[in-house]
Amino acid sequence: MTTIGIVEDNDVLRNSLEMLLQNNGNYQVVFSLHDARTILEQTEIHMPRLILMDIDMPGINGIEAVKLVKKDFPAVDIIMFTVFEDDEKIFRSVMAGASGYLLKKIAPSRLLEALADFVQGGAPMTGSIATRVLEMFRKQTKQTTANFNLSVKELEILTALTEGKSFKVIAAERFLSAETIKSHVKNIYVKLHVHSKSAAVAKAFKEKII
Amino acid sequence: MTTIGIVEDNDVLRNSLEMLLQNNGNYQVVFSLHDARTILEQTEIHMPRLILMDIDMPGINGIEAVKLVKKDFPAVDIIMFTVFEDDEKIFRSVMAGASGYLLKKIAPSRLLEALADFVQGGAPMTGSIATRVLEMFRKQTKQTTANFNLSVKELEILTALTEGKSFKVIAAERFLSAETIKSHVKNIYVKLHVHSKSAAVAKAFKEKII
DNA sequence: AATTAAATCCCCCGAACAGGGGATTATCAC
DNA sequence: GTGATAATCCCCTGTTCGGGGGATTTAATT
Repeated sequence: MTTIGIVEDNDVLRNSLEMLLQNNGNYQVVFSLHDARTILEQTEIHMPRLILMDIDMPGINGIEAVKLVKKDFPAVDIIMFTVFEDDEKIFRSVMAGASGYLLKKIAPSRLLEALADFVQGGAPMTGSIATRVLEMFRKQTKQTTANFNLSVKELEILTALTEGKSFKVIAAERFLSAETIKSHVKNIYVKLHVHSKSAAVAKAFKEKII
Repeated sequence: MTTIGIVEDNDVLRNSLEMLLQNNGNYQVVFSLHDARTILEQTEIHMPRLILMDIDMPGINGIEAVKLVKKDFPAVDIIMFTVFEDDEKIFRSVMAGASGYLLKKIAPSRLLEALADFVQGGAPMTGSIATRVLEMFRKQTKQTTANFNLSVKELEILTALTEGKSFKVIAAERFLSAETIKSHVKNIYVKLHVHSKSAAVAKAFKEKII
């Protein structure tokens, strides 16, 4: 028996969900809320295995509710159940700590399948959501293509610059003259097309060179 | 009819896959390769809708093969089909451009389901893979908690610094005296516990303030 | 009414940096 | 063996920065 909580402001949908889950026999609905105001109390009392959470609700919205619950009860898993399939909502839900993301247009049988899958240790999400997550992941983690032909030594020095060190300090660390570091830095500037330490550091981060 | 290519070095498995897909009636296997050496030629000739790609293969490995195909034929979708479920392999596959990631331990019927789901526009992945992707996504995108109590103006100026601008330029841009900018920057240094432009810029990026 | 904080500006001084010019040595490619 | 490149160092000059003092105005908080 998997204990489950529901938070959904649409009464008709909430009751349907409750019936669907209860009748399935594998779930016990331990709370069923119209809004998220009492979510912390209810979670503390019933400690459900998972919570089905709507996003658009009066009062506290679903994403805020996820943050609240995850902060106090990180073991409770939350699955978003919503009509929104825009990247922004998905992104913020995942960041808030949601373990899954299902669209309301899902067929009841598929919903039960997805939940069963989740209890087995997987993240439930429709294919279209998974695609979006993959794409966001890809974008967020874009690697640099150009390395600006920096030599090994230049890269080391650039890294030292990103640690906020002065030429003098960098020179002392590797037993070189400050003038040597200065020469290297000049070359770095040419290669990166910048004209100052801070600009070089900024470019190093923006282009993910370091 | 969905055209599909298979790249898998295990002959028994490859033949089984071929039979499974052909017998289903919805797929036409247009090529079935033991390794990825001729993948570009085969893809060019047959232009399959999707490719099922093993990772561990003699010669070119599956992830490299994904990069090759995606570079020349970005429209062809590739689904990894592998025994590996470590984060590293998943991560590199997604980055290479794979549209899905299925584990070989999947049941044949589920495989057909996942592929059907994919053709409908979704990413096929088992729940456990989806969980991993979500977690990696969360980690990669960790936000900063502390904002170091920077005021709005200070944040603006810090952002300008990350563009490599000098005090003079920043001042000119907003019709202020360079001394004003200097004062603000002094305060920024105190709040960030740094003592130079480049260190401030570095901290701004590292702490994801900007 | 008094206090605080933010934003604006000013001066001084020494240190650090930017850009320009060099020089030498060593290694590697052609 | 000539040329190119990387790495090491030097000098000079002017600019920018960093840290230390200030000051005034405005808005908000108490």
